[in-house]
Amino acid sequence: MPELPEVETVARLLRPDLVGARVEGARVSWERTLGGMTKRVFARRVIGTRIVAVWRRAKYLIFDLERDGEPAGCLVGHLRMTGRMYVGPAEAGDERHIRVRLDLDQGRAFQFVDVRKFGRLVYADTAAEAMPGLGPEPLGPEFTAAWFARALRSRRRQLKPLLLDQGFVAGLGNIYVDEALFSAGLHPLRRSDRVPRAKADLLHAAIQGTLAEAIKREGSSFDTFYRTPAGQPGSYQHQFQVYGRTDKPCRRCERPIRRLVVGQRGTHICTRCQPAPRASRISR
DNA sequence: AGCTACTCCTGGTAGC
DNA sequence: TGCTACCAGGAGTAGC
Repeated sequence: MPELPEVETVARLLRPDLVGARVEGARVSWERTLGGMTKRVFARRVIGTRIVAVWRRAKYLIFDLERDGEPAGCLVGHLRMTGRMYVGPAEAGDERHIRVRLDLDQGRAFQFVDVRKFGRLVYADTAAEAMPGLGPEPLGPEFTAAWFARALRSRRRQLKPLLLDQGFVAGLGNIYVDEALFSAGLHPLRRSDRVPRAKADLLHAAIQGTLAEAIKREGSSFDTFYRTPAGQPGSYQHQFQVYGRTDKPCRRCERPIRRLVVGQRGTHICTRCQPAPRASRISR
């Protein structure tokens, strides 16, 4: 499922194709993708605009629009689990599950494909109004080790649900949280205010290191869903230490990786490298 | 404040 | 083979 590294990859690869493109048509085959706007209104808002910027915030993709050289709102997209975006020739399109299609100039089309229909492509006047309150970017300047240590202490939550909370830190998802927690040797059920400073620093570095490396490898593809806009799979899945490795030996200590459920999410840990907190010996 | 459960969706798969 | 039941999960929401 696309998380920050995958969305960053999509933004980077879409940018050269989309910036400067003129929107000449809009076809919506699953209206809920628009987040409440009717397809008629959506089409009226976007047709005749030009895309002037493509950027990412957390797991959102934002396309800034202009009409006659004046700002004209933006499109805010979220891939959720199975969304894909790419630009291709207008006539090439027997792809299933196309939810929104924008006809562009020069005979090209932007397609938003999404098997499970959870993804969104929303028109908004400003990006902020289409995104909820988000925490800092984990690769941005606000996300310092000192800030992170303080933020962990100020909450009393289990680490995994806290790191998945986009209002705390924006952009992490199930995969990279599991990987970062393993890398720092922290159990997902550890309470955030009980993490010692040295461990908080390790986790901070693990989050940044994991994300940066995953961006270099254009994200992770382990099923048929995530592909870059160029149609290629990412390659970070080969670096996974714990995610999806249930029963396989820990790469550090050989003990089989265990799968547990934390906050309704599949969670992968090494019970030796990530010792359970004293209060809750959930996993033996 | 922080937790759990439920909802939205479909394709793949386990079980019979 | 063909059927059903169940599972994955990001994020929003409701209820405790």
